Amino acid sequence: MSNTTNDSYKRMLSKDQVDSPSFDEGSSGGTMSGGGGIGLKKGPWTSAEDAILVEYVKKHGEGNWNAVQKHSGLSRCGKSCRLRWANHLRPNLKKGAFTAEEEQMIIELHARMGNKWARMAAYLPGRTDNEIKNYWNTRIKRRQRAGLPLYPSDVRVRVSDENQDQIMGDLDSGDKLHNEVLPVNVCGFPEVQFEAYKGNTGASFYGLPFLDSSLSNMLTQGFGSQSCGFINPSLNSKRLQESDIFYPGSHGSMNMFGNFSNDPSEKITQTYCSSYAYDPDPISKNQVPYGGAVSGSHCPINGNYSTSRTFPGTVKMELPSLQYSEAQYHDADLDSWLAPSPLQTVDPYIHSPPETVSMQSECSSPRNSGLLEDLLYESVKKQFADKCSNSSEMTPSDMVDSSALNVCDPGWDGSSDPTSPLGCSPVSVFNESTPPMNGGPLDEFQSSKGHSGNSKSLM
DNA sequence: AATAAAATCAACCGCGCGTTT
DNA sequence: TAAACGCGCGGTTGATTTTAT
Repeated sequence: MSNTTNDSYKRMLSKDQVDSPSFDEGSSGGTMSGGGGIGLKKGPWTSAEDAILVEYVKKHGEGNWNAVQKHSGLSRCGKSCRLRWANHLRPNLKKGAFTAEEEQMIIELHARMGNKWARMAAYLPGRTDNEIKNYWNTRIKRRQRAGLPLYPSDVRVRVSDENQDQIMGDLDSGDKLHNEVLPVNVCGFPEVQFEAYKGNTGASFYGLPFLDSSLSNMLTQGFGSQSCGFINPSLNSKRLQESDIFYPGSHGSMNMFGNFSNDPSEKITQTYCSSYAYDPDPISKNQVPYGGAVSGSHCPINGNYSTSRTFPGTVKMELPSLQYSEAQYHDADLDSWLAPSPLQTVDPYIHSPPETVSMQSECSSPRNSGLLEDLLYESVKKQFADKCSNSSEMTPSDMVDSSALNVCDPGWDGSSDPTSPLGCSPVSVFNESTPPMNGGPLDEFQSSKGHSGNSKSLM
């Protein structure tokens, strides 16, 4: 681990702590808070503080952060301690630039989740939500400034394709689509090319089975939820202890991807299976009945599992930019497309230089948000038209070619673009089987899912 | 070399949710 | 049942570093 907490630690030390200002003096930018806690220090942490916190966590474990101040004498509020630990001090943190794979993963995740940084972080071992958030925000700024859209075309294609089944399912089942989330204007997502991947260390990353047989389930859930717009208020925010996420195997209850073992999964299973309205892919559904129907199945992260469908409730329209509210995607769904992470097998410390990601675009989005909503809208229209005309099955590339995406993005041709990361259709790329990978925590996750018909299965 | 602008990063804040009392 | 508490998340801010002029 060349790029772990130690690095951040060093950086910290070099940055603000070489002279180790006394934290009780609030020097070096630190101030004593007047509000929440009397005499609580704010601002940058010192190495001394870090040491205290680390020591405390070693002794007492994570959690109970408000007790840190009492027991360790640290003049920091619990919140601050938790944050410091989570973002900088906990073991196995990976620091440094995001790898190309991670960047792509973030984009994919963001396309599906929106600004769910913590959840995204769960898919990027060693990365923190804050890191991802910062990365994304910078990226957004950069792209905004350049007048570019946020998502690479391949992501658009995948998500669009994934959306089809669910959307039509909702239509078929009489669900009223969420008009309010379906924008009237449609604009495409000009292509972003990730040239770094061309010469990448293998195609493992692209083996992500975004479109594998169970993927449709994922989107089914996601957009089914979106269509309903309901959130299960009781299960909405079950949060996963970070230790559970990042220290797979150390807990019996959950591994990195939320291996629920007991009641939660049962509850979730019932919730999901009973509320399942439409499944374009019953086979995979059987294989992965959403969130733990399979014994020991893994729910990514936090038991946010059954945020939707079951309980009518408030419509959460919180995402400023994206597609899925919390209720609109499903961690279990993400299981469907999240293959064993290449991050587990590719040296995570070979970082790509920032310039390796080259973003190109010919068309800018009129707005910075709702891009996939646009996509969804167009998908709905298209699919609906197809259904009405009884047309034969579309390929994703067909869909894209004929979709309004291309109206706004005439130059896009992901399926034939020779400069495409893999020299073939992004869809096909993501459709391909995941190379067998062994050894990472995700393997356990993967294998336990028991996707019998899925080439990514490691069984 | 100096300055400004942009990018990056760390940390804080407010809010919401779940649990405990 | 309601209030208090603890925790985590996402948004935002401010400091620092890097890059461009």
